[in-house]
Amino acid sequence: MSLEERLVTALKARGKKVTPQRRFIFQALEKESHRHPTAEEILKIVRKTLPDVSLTTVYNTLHNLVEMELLRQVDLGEGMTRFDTNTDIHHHLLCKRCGRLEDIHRQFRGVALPKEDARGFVVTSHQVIFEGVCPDCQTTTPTLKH
Amino acid sequence: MSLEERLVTALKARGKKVTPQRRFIFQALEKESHRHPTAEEILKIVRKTLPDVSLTTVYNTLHNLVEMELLRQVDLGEGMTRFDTNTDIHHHLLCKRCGRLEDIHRQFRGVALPKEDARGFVVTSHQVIFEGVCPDCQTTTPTLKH
DNA sequence: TCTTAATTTGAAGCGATTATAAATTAGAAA
DNA sequence: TTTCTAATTTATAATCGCTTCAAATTAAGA
Repeated sequence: MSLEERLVTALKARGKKVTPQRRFIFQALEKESHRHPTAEEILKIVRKTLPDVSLTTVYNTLHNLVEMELLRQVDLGEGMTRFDTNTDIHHHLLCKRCGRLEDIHRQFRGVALPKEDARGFVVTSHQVIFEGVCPDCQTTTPTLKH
Repeated sequence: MSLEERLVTALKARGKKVTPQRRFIFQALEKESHRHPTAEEILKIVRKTLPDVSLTTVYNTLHNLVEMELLRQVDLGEGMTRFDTNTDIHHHLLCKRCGRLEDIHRQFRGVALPKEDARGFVVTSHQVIFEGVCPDCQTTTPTLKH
């Protein structure tokens, strides 16, 4: 089942409407997912096709998609939220100079919280964030973006 | 050397002034560090002693301390930055219901990025974030705070 | 004490996101 | 098909965490 079909299925299953806005937002997400776009970036792309979409609709749709588990939210303390259609478990590699973000599709053995460290928490997931400097930023003067 | 002394030393070493604001902000951080307070929380505490401190000063001081490596910034995508006087390498355990945050003082062997996954990045650090539900929130109805 | 650069302060500003309320529309029912 | 209505979209305003700015204050060396 294609992602687009999964969208329609998920929407109908919840009695939600299949609107052009939702279709195009989802398409943009799919196409740009590897770059982990922000809401603003998605808005810009969708407006090429639907010039009047509002930012509010983009946010609403993004939240819907997260709720329906077709989209994953990626928060790395950059000041904005990024989105990723890849909802499989994976980790991240962040360039602390330019913000470039890469997926790491690899399981790390040994990353489990021993009971004596868990303080009674029920641990449901974990995420590893690697930080460093990407190839581009290694060759340029450190002009920090954040 | 106590933390307070380390503060004074670090300030003097850089020709910075030892102001009451800086002292009290640092004291508040020390006392509250285990809870990983936010700037607003620190403001509230310091105002009990210095009713006229400004939020700007709190932010300034917080940034100074991070720069001087007496404080660590913790960004977990909650929408605000938290602070931690424990600057040793450690990981985190976050309650996704109430935001309670615990330090994990444990090294996870096997968390290293193989060259073929690094895409040419120079990796300088990594952080593991465990997510789950804390003991308190396990017994109460899921009323999400964020 | 005097001097001055560092610091503090309140106010204004900013970027990301959310709330609100009126207008529009998808899609079920007639 | 047309009608109806709840869901959706939109523009606008508001909020939140944080930063910038310029004027007033102050730590600390001479």
